[in-house]
Amino acid sequence: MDWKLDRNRAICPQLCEQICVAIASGEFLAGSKLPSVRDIALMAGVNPNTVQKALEQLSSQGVVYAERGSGWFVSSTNDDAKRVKQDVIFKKTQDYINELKTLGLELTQIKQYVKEWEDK
Amino acid sequence: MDWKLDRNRAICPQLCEQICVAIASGEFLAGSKLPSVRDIALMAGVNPNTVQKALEQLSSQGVVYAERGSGWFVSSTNDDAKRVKQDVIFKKTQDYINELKTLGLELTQIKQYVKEWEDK
DNA sequence: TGAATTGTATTATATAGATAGTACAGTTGT
DNA sequence: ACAACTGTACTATCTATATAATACAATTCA
Repeated sequence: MDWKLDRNRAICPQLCEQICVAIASGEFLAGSKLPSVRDIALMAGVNPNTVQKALEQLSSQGVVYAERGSGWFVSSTNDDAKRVKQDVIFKKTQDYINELKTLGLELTQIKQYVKEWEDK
Repeated sequence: MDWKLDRNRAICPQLCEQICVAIASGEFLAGSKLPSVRDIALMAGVNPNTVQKALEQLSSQGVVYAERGSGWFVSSTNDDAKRVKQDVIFKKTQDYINELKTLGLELTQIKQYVKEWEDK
């Protein structure tokens, strides 16, 4: 698990996203134990409080659950992780398209722009 | 000029974008005078300080210029406004694609996802 | 001339987000 | 039992952003 954090965006949702993706892809197996809050914080180079908050949010979405004193665990299936990941993709796309529309672009133009996109 | 502000994003860059787009599209004519800082603030429902900051940023990009005591004016051509608008579209697209890549998607998948997008 | 309008500057306040440090309580493993 | 780990809670601090309220200086205009 490598942590790619964009310091220009809020850290907490990025942690949620990346943990979620790792679970959805099977990198963190269903039912298995996650690294401790402090270890994740060390690896990701962020504050333990931020990790704790991210896990609590994922917990409220059914992706993980906590056992006090023992650790954080992936839920018995990764269905919720997959759903949350799809929701994130949907919302990012919706936000992106809406922002470009606010700049006066039509959906058709946006689609064309993305279609012609090449990595730079 | 109608101001569409998303309260979940920083106000200042949104003001920059919308003023820039209005200039690029000719809604604000090259060389003409903009509404006063206070009027824009009233219309957009934001703080005059935020408008001032946005105009100063656009000024540093050559889009507008100030005459103390007189007002803010659109530059003699809207070339800079058009350029800045294109830069904004480019950056938003780049950010969007990079964020989805961080979630493990390939450029091909992203293009396909956008291609199939329908407004909801 | 003088009032009104302009840009500009300053100080204070509020909020969200992240960090730092500490403490405590439950679990694990020797 | 005890040490070392867990999650959890709390307070404090820092930063960025936006707001609020003034104040002042330059221009405009009747």
